[in-house]
Amino acid sequence: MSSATLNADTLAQKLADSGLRATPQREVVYNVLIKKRDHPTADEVFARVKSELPTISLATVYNCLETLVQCDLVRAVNFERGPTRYCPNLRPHAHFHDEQTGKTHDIDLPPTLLETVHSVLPRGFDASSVEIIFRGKATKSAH
Amino acid sequence: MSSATLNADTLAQKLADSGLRATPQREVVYNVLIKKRDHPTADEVFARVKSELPTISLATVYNCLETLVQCDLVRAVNFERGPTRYCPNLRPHAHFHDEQTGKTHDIDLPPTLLETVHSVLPRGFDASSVEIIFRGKATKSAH
DNA sequence: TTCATAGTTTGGAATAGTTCTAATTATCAC
DNA sequence: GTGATAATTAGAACTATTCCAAACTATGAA
Repeated sequence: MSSATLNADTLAQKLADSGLRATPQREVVYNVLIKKRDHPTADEVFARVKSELPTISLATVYNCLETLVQCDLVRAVNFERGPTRYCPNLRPHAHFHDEQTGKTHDIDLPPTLLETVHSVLPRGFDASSVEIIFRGKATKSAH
Repeated sequence: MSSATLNADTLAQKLADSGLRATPQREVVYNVLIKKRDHPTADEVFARVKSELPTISLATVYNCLETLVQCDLVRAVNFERGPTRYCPNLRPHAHFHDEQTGKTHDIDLPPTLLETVHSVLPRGFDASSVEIIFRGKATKSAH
């Protein structure tokens, strides 16, 4: 089973779990995110999807992205004024925002870190998720 | 020396350090942030400032906020689509975003936590700052 | 004090990103 | 296939922010 098929199955499955349909638009949007994991904006996704579905509309791209976020297949990321970016990495990870290039890198997190971070919450705060964002510069060695 | 005077001096000083002037607009905008630390949007700041400076313009509020951020007197916070929020808390802290009420709480961080978090960065990533955002619900006990 | 200069404020226009709306099209269950 | 429901589409509308040019203000030099 190819990786594309696997993705499609995962997608169809997860959508079905939420009572939603696996449409060509949703599949192509999802595949675009999987294929190049550079945290694209909706506009960038739109541009990439168009080569496969030339008649898709920007509104549909927004709809699809929103749907994928709802199904927990994709994370929406906002760390500054400016467009929302989309990330198909579901493992626990932080984001490193390179201030020179504007690029965003995923930083995998050791399993204990999120626990450690959660443990600083005082009584009365019940967090369902935590997000960690670094800002700085990445040297060439950090690809 | 009153706290307001102290703030004004701090402000004037920090602005001067950057070669900028301490104008009434900047002072009022800053005092509004200090007075009610509920992470207001630019529009909310605008509304609050108007009662003291009725002729101030929204553009000036944006300018002042930007200036205060540049001088490290205020932090701009973005954790979701929607307007930037402003926070005059300069101590190291995380933000807890209550999904029920929409309110944002500051969570003070133990001194070691930021180090611990930084330590997960692989070689080649040099972070100048890190931001931590929790999402969840806060019970009434968490004021 | 007066002037020149640079810094600041202002209102409105312009822009960017996103959401909304109403009409059309596709899909699923029967 | 038919009807009900879901999804897509184009464009209008909207929100947040930035840009712009003009007016205003503070500051330092003469």
